Amino acid sequence: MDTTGEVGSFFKSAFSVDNVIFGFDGGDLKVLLIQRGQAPFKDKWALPGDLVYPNEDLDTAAERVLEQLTGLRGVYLEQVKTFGAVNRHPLGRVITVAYISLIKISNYTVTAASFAQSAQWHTIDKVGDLAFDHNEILESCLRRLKRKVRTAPIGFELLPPKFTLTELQQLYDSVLQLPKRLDKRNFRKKILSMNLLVECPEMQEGVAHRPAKLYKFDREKYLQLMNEGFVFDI
Amino acid sequence: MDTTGEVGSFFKSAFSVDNVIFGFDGGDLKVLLIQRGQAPFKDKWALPGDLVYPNEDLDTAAERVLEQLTGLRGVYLEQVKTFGAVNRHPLGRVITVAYISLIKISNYTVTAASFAQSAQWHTIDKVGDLAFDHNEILESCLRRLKRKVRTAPIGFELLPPKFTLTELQQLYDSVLQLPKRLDKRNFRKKILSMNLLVECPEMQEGVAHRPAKLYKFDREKYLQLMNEGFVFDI
DNA sequence: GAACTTATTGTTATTTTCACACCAATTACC
DNA sequence: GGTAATTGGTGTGAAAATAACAATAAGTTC
Repeated sequence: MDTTGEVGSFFKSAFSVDNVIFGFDGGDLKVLLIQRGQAPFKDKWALPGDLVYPNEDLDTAAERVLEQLTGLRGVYLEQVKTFGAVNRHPLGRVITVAYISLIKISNYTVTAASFAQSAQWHTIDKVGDLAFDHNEILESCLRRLKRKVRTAPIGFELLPPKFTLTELQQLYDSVLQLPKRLDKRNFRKKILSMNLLVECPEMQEGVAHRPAKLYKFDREKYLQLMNEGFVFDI
Repeated sequence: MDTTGEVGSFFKSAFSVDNVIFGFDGGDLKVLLIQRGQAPFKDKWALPGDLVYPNEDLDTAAERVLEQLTGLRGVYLEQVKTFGAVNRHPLGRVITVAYISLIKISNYTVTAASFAQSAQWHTIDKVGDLAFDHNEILESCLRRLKRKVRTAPIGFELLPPKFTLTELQQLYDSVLQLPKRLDKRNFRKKILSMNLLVECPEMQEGVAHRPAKLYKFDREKYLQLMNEGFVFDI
């Protein structure tokens, strides 16, 4: 959220959106943060966000924030929770609607946005003190992600279109952070038995060991199964 | 939501809370609606709600709306989703934060609030056309309730402190509205095996058939089990 | 070709889920 | 006071899902 100046002088009350943008680099779950250039909380890391324009829907505002920062459109976006403590913003009454977005980290390039030079991926469990109530917002969104990734096929949003089963499992392991990692054989059996993955003809390349099969997520198939009452569950 | 007059004259943008108050009368899941006295949507049924005061937290506003209407305090309240379509309110830009509350219907008395004479319980699947986007809000909250009632022990909030297993099952049946009712024997086995219910010494009274045992929900026990990693699931 | 690294695959025991029917206790009515 | 009516309460077996577990295969590097 970056509301310096406007708040207090223009709105009696205002609403903003804040965007928890998740990415996965093959090892860790990451969140995209920006470093604030002005007071309040100058130099602190914060969630990207903005005031909602007078003629803008909430979802549209969240899409805009995401696109301005990453250049990406049409990505997964989900409203999570609204934060409205009276004093959460030092310059006035601003309630903020928190969104999760899930992007393929390789699609993101630092050069996409005007303020992108101050944006940076942070490993999820190494995020320090954030501006405003953004630590609380991040917590909420992470909890939501942990639940949702098990009950809807949204993990694929964080992976490239073609991925190996090991990559998929690593994704689940780093999102869920369970005391024990998932069992490799059981995980493969379960995910393949859903018939939501299609095998690609080509194989993984550029690795110094046996290359793995590549798979794609079959969204058509998922929608079809949904209609028949299928419930995704890992 | 009842914002006539203030909107447009006072706020450039405003936020409100709307409260989906659920109750259960032994047969059907119900929602408490009020009939609007003024334009817009005069005479239409609507969710109870109000603008959030400048120095009021969102949760506090939801509690206030609930208390003004029902006289009840300290009941279950959960934020669900925020609705912010540009034209959702005909008199100005108002985004609204939707809450669920669960109350014991027998605790509610029509006389509790000033505008209570226009409030009435409606069976959930006989709710007609509501004011604003309140049908959409109700849908969202009902979906949330259906999910949450299976994964957290919140069903008890809708029942009197002492209840029979049949009453509990009827509650689940009417909330979930599954194609088939739950199996009596399996339901009882499952709920009792959680060890969250304690048997009361007295029995059901005033029924023209074999009286059932009464049970209470043991909240202490639940919190203790939670800490040990127990997950409520029906 | 030997060492190294990751990919791939199946079995068994345990637990959970699901389907299913009869006797018990009380009231209402004759 | 007996009989009908109503709901309360209980157990078992089959099927499915879960969980625990290790050896071989296919590449790369040196």
